[in-house]
Amino acid sequence: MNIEQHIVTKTVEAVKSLYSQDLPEAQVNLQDTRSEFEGQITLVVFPVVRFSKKSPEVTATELGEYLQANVDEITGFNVVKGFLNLSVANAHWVDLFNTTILRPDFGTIPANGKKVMVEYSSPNTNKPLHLGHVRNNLLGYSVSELLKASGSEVYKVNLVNDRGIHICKSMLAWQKWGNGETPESAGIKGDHLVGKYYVIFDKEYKKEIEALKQEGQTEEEAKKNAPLIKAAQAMLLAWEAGDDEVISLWKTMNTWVYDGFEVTYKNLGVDFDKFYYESNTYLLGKDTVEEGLASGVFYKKEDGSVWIDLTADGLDQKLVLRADGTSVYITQDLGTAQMKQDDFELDESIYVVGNEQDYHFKVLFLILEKLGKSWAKGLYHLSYGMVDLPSGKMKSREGTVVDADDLIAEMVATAKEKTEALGKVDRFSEEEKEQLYFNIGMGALKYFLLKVEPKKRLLFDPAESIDFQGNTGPFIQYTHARIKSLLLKADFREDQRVDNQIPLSATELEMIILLAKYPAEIASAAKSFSPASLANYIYEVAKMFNKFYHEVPPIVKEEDQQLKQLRLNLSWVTANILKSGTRILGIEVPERM
RNA sequence: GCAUCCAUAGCUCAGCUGGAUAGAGCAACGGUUUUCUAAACCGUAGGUCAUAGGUUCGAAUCCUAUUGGGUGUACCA
Repeated sequence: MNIEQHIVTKTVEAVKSLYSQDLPEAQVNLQDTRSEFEGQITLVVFPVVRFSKKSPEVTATELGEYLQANVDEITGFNVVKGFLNLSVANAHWVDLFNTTILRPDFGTIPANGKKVMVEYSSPNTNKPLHLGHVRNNLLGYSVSELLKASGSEVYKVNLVNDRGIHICKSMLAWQKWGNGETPESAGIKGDHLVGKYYVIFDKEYKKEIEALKQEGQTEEEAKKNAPLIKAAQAMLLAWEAGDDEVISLWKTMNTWVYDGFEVTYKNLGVDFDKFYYESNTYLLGKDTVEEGLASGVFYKKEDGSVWIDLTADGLDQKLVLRADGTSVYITQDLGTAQMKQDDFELDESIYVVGNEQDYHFKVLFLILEKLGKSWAKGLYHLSYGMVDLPSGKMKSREGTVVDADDLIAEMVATAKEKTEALGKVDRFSEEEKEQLYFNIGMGALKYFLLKVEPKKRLLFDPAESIDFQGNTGPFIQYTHARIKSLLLKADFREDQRVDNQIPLSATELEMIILLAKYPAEIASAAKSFSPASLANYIYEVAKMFNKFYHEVPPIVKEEDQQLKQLRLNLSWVTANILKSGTRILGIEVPERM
């Protein structure tokens, strides 16, 4: 039993013994003692006052005396207002360190038997990935890793939006103005090449709209009547009809895009267990609609369209099937949700999708619940905020989009520049250097994007490069490398335990308490789907180590073997936590830098 | 209009189910290297937690209203 739980139990006992009252455990409020006071664990006594019917100070003192007398580990206490600060014996902390934290499996959480799907990335195939997608990908990947670390079995899936009017636009523009250009002939990454034609389409389309407006049409009419958009719509129909030529072009261009995405995904370090393609799922969901009609959850209007009335739940009426019998977005998602469930028998299913779709998912989940799907309660929309530029939103048409590939290249280049300026890589081979620059650049980028709570908007200033100092990825990477170097120099052996009577400095004690929290941090970060909270914890650990490192005399030269071993053990655990913690964030920590 | 999310230091962000004097980083200023990697460490300065009420022994945190901003409200996806 850990010390906190023990104190809770004994506090309840104390209230019974001192005041003959039954104190619910939930009323026992423990927190870390603030560093300016003596002690490590603080009991907030205000909730107990109702039971003791005495002043906070008196209650705290009486509880303190009881706990000191009845809990072996507690060696003393002090009372500040309504706060009872408890001092726990050093020996207890050293024991905790030796028996729990130093175990090789520290930080691993046993399997919980839950099967969880995380759907993320889900790109359109008409243009390359940008910064918004980068946030999505990093978030989806690290949430998956987080859930794995907390004991779940995780399936990462990517639902690719490979069909529809958007890809037809690129195809059409390529047909008209492409002159047979290919990624090879143009020397352009496939996704960028297809994106180029998407932009051309848009430009030419706008010209046509202008021309029609000159002829007296309204903006709305012009948008509908422009020959290009009509041609794109015709192409979509041809695609749905299975027209050989269109399908062949579609396959070719999608292949270009996938080749391009593969490179970006590889650089981002993300992966998937399964791909779903909308070209395979877009007809899905009609069975579900039938099901809903049969059970009376849906109703049919005179024109044949199918609806659900959600006004009783504070939402709107929602169309689930068009009058002509074709699917809309939500029809498809109903079907896809069912398919995922049939494929994997999931306990939970996470959708990593931006917050502009909050309403859509609210509706989707509610409908599935109303259809009586038992698994609907396991669905969760991990909604994240947009990435803003100082000028506001990213807009592809205004050319203010931060391209993912460009950004990655810039981050690596900056990492190279900064590293070379520090002059620490003389003994690295060229290959090692490239690897290091890549890891540092991506570490800076990933940490920058992941340290912010998912649901918050995130500001990115392209003019100001991402920091490499302070609360950053490279700071954590540097701390890790530094520890590795220290362990190497000190001939560290990991199987040595020190005597629990060893004296601890304030920082060493604080470190043990912080390190001990790692498993709980993973669990709570996983529970709230928040890599950000884990990132902040890892930063605290790195910061704490640096403080410790500066305070103690050179460990390598320490003559007291017990003290030396203790400090090396602390360093070793810190490095392990930094490594496995950043691993969950998708960040690589180098052995030296 | 309705729905929903957000508002904390000059800037970017933390702040757990309400708990002590609201914390970091960057930027600014000052200091630390004959000592294990200075991408580090220590210090100074910087706040009416958007505003006004309310609940509470106690509110950045919960409730209400207001202000400002984002997003959504398609037989688009």
